[in-house]
Amino acid sequence: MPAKRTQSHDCPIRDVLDRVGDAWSVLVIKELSQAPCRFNALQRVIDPISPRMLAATLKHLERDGLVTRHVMDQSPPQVEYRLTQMGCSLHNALESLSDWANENQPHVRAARKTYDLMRDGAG
Amino acid sequence: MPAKRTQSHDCPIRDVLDRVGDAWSVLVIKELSQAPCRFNALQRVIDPISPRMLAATLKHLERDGLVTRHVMDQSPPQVEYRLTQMGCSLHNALESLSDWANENQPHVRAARKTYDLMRDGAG
DNA sequence: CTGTATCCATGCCGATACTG
DNA sequence: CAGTATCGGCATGGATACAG
Repeated sequence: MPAKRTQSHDCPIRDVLDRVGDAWSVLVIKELSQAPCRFNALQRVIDPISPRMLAATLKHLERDGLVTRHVMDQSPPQVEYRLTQMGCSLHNALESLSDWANENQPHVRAARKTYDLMRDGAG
Repeated sequence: MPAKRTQSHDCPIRDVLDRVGDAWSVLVIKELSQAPCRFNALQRVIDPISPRMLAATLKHLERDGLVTRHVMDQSPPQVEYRLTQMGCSLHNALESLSDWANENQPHVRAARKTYDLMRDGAG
């Protein structure tokens, strides 16, 4: 269950990607980086995520020490998730990727357009 | 074929991850960042990658303008793949992730161990 | 509210064989 | 050498119902 994926290839980047390369992890991290958040709130914000996947993602992140789970016993029950310091640092590291994306998205789009036209037009 | 995945959530990081979050892309990028390389050579280095996946990955990266494909006509035919400038810049951006991984891998491992013990021991 | 258990469709990807 | 076409197993993950 811990996720298997590529292993081998002692590439550290791949190691991170095995952790946050899935569809939802970074969205959760991004959200929690702004403020602690409860389960339902997360589900609403991230939107089309199913409870199953949100629970799995949070568990995964918690296991890796990136988020912590705080149960405030009261009724109705509330559970708050927070980014750990390490989670914060990961979020920071992801920022540079974010920056890259913001800078290069137009170029990538343009490249795709060209590529698709070539492929479409000239077989 | 362009890859669908998460879309929505105008998160730029997710956009990059849709591009390089798969198992092989970063390995190819990493390899090409050191030197241009031919198809077969790539396959040998990255090892357990099938021709199918390598071709798909390269095509994907080429489409996004991250690598270029150079055919040197001679026999036997040779095709060389190179990282574009944009590909290089992406590789640089990935470095910070790599750094993060190197710094935090021990902590992550420790966190996992603890988590698994808790879960195993105390149900 | 905070999850978990079950079922099932989808699609990814490895293996393989084949083409130019 | 540099790929493409086809097939099939298997994991991923959505929908849903339900439990504490």
